[in-house]
Amino acid sequence: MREEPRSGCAINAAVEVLGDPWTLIVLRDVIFGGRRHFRDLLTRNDEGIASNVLASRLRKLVEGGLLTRDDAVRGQRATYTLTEAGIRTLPVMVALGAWGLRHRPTTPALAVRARLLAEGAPHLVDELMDELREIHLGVTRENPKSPTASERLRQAYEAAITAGDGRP
Amino acid sequence: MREEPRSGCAINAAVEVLGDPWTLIVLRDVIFGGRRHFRDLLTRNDEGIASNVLASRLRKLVEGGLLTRDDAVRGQRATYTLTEAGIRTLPVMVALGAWGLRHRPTTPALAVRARLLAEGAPHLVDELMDELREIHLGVTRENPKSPTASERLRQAYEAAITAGDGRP
DNA sequence: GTGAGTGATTGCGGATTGCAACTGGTTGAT
DNA sequence: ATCAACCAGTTGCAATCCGCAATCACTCAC
Repeated sequence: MREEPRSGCAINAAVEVLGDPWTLIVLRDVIFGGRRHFRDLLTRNDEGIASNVLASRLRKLVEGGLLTRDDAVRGQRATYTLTEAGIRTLPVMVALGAWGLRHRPTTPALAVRARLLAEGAPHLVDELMDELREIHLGVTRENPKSPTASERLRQAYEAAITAGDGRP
Repeated sequence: MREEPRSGCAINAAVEVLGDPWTLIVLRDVIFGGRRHFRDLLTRNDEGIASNVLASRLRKLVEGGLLTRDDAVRGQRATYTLTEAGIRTLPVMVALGAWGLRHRPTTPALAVRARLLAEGAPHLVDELMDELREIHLGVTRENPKSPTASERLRQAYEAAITAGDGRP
């Protein structure tokens, strides 16, 4: 299944892995949504991904070294875990979110996180990557201060939906 | 041709426009390669894009408001121009390039620009966006100091290929 | 008018997608 | 022990998309 890259360009290399309409969506749900299981990714997905597409994308992400999958037997809960390469797609997500926020119609509630990450970058992004490393790779954070990055994102999200928007 | 977004998520909104294996490649050639014409984009493309795919992507990019196309008659050189939305995909390109550089095999010469942009961000990125605004939108830069961002990128590229690599 | 150059479109076979139904296994309550 | 519920996918099918080569319609220089 190993194919030659179309060219030696770094952007092309990234596009060959991430450049399709579903891969980034699956990755987003793992990174921001905390989904780690097939059924979770399938049923709690806003865009309504099909099961065969999800299976195909998870396989490619594992092959590409962005996720790992534990060898759970069929019928048991297999868990997908982010690798360092997977965690490092976070800046790409943030850049995409910032662009979508500015140039496309978005739901206010869902846009809060994107706005926070876009405005708080790169500090918040680094903290969130450290947090993902702790969750997925078992690497303890250097500075485990009380409000984690994701906790601050969650609080901002809740504040936004109760306030009706979140835009001052 | 206007379709409902799959969800109100900002990342999804961006993925629906940029998330396919060719759109970002075309945009990359316009932004970094200075290509403005169909034939240019077709024949000077490293990945070997097909003419029907190029035509389809240019149409979608114009529909999506990332490019404009002058009303040149058939048979004349039609020129594609970046809009503000198109120019603002640059941070996405940089993030993708940085990821590809770190986690995929790349040609050293082609990787120089990616490395420079990744390490020099966000200062260099802002300057390059201003330069694109000048070229495509006719907006004169505030501070037209002698070595432009693209010129510095070009110099670094040439220095790299003559030195054999570019990595110190 | 001929030929080179322009921006595309068309037709073809094969691959990929989205959708729905289904498979084979485990878990947990009765 | 049985049965329903849950889990991770697989299969079949029609529709779409892809890469490839050929072709079209048009302009300009000579």
